Amino acid sequence: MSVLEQARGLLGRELTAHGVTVRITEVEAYGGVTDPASHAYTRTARSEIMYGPPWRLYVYRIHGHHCANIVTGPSEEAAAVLLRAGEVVDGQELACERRGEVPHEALGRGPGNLCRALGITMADLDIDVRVGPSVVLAPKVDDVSVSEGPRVGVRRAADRPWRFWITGDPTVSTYRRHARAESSSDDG
DNA sequence: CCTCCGATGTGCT
DNA sequence: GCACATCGGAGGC
Repeated sequence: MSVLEQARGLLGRELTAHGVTVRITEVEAYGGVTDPASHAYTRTARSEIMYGPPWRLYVYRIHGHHCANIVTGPSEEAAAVLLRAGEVVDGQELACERRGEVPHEALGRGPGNLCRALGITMADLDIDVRVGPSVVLAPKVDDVSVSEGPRVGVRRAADRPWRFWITGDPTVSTYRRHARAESSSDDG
């Protein structure tokens, strides 16, 4: 299964971490070695986890925030799916403590905010989300209507429509193009 | 050691 | 639309 199919398949599934459960509403696919926007495009100590087994959690920091991905494999591709937004369905009180006074639909909006609501930090790096214990992905239950578009804020390969979200969901973040975005025809 | 810079978030114009 | 807080990763020297 391709990383694009993996990304679509994560939508609507529930993810539980540190006392809060969200329904995943928005994701982005990162194609690894063939994707200039992926951290795995250059193989370094940080991106090494994406060359490992699937279903592990890749947590990284950017601008002082945490972002979480699920590694999808196969290992030679080093692909992963970034978790961009989720609707809080359990542990709302805890999520509010972590996020402060924001509207319900904004608690898990944006990859940094989602990790904050879920309490995900570097301590959760390399967790197998099928097993846990700190981060657990539930099996798929419902079919959802999926929309797609370009990924948010990436400079390279900015036109690849590799962002997927549940159509019409109020928790999905708004699209923002990188100020110096390159088109995907400039990929390599 | 130092510089650049980003898969961000927030606030202001 | 734009600025900037904020900080570790990555690479140049």
